[in-house]
Amino acid sequence: MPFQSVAPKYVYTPLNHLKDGTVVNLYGIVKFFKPPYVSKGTDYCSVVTLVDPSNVKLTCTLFNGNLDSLPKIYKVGDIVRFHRIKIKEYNGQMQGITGVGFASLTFDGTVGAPVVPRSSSKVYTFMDEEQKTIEELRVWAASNLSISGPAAKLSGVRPMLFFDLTCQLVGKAKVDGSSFLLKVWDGTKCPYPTWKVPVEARDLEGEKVVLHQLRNLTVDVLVYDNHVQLAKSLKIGSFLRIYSIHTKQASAVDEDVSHIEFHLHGGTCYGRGIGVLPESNLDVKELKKFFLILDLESYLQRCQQLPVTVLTDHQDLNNTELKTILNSTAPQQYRIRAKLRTYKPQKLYQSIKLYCSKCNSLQEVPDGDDFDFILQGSAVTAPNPELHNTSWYDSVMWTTQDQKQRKIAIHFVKHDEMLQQPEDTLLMIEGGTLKEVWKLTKRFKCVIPVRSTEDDLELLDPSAPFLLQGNIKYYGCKQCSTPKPIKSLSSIAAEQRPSWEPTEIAQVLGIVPLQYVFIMKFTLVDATGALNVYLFDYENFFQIPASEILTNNSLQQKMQMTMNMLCPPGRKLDDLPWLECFIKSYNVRDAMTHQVYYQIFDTTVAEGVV
DNA sequence: GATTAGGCTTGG
Repeated sequence: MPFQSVAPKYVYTPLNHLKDGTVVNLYGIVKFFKPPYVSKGTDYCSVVTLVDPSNVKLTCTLFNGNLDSLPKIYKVGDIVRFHRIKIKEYNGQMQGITGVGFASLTFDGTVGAPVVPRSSSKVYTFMDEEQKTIEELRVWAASNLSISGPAAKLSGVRPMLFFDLTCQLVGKAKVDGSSFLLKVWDGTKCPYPTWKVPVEARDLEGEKVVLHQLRNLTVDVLVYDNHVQLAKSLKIGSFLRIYSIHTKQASAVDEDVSHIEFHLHGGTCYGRGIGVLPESNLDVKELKKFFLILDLESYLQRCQQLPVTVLTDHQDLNNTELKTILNSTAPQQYRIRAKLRTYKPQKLYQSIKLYCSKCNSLQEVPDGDDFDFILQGSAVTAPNPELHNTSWYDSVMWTTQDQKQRKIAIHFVKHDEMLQQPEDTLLMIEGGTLKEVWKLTKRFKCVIPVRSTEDDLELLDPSAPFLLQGNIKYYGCKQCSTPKPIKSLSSIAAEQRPSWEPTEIAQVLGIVPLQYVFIMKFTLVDATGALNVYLFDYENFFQIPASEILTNNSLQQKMQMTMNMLCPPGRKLDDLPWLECFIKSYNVRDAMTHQVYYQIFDTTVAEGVV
């Protein structure tokens, strides 16, 4: 009889036909996976959830003492072929588990990509028929599944997210028993200041020259617990995908260095883990291509040269050296390119002031105690019942139960003779405490603290806010305001759709409102000299409204981070970034003195470097 | 030869 080589004919079971206690062959598209990690037993473990055109899911728990014998899955959407997988019922659901003779092939799930199997065994069958199956599954997945993994480049990271990072390992170091440091890069620059984990120089593994050269492009990833063992075994220079990295924003505002931290927390939730990518991987090829064309010297220089602030206008102007500006008469306007050597105030919340655009005066933002004191003082005057329930507001009054027997009145302003929804309502309060006023601002659109006179309600002391909206207290200028009777408000209440804009409320009440501004002094330097320049900004420069910064922690952190980008702490002048600014000079004269001042205009913080 | 894990984020 002539020798015949017959490839075994495999039968593949759709995921909706799986039965407890069987051993089957199957195809599936990866919907979720945990890259192989060291289990608590003797093997590596990988958990893989598949789906197929029957729309049934199957979670498989795969074990093997040999890393290479587990499926080489790199991303959600990959397609796998499993041979001889055991099906068991667990918690009322079918579950796949490795058994004797388990073998797998993995394919890229992209429609049109070459169909190249990644095998977990040396010998396998793969023919035209299988090729066709893969292509059909790709097409089905493309139109029936939404697979967009959380990938990101370092240039695109934001604080507080989880994402998968494809990168190259540049350095590694032990930190302590439960954590390990990986220094990685992906060729792009993280726009935020990043955390540098302190380690002993002798513990840091990696090419010294490369580590130094890439010092501003690498980020420190701290991996914990179960990931430490695998991290230790990684080879410098290898390409990695770190799954579900967490970008954490350093929380302490008063810390002088706020930054982004990269953590790979312990455990394997959400597929947290580290995978080594082979050189043949498409994403790796992409990265290597990018690294190759990257002329590192000039690239690093360019990163250094790109300004961290940019002009919003006057692009056509040429730069002027600081020395020239210092030797010129005012007023004039200039475009400059300089470095921020230092700035004041260093405590950023101190940069917030109140500004009157009518009399040009500046003042400190009063603190809560001042307001509390004024409220206490006004609570002495009892609400006048004759002023309650008018044509344009409804009133309620009660007396507190404590021994103070304080009388509180709230007047709800009506619209069209009707009360509005709380979130649209303006109310006036008499006799409330600071805490009570704050509580009301949470529920109602506007709160105006008032007190009774004989014939109308009136605003409190001019140093108290005339209006509270959301988190913001609005103040009026003492010099410029001439308060009008409260009943002037009824004209807004009668409008078709009262918007309760603070400026409009101020106007009818005869108040000239103060505006929240950032005032800072920048000391800018270039090769020719140094110049003190004022920043006076409502929100254009930082892209943060000055009015919100005092009551918003995360905005304060954002501002601190921005300042750290413009003027990174602890750097030499050479390593400071460039700022591109538009400034104008102006004269300030009085009887005795004449001085030239400089102010930043039409300049904003750049979106991100690179 | 059994065990491992059996998806579902944030502490350091």
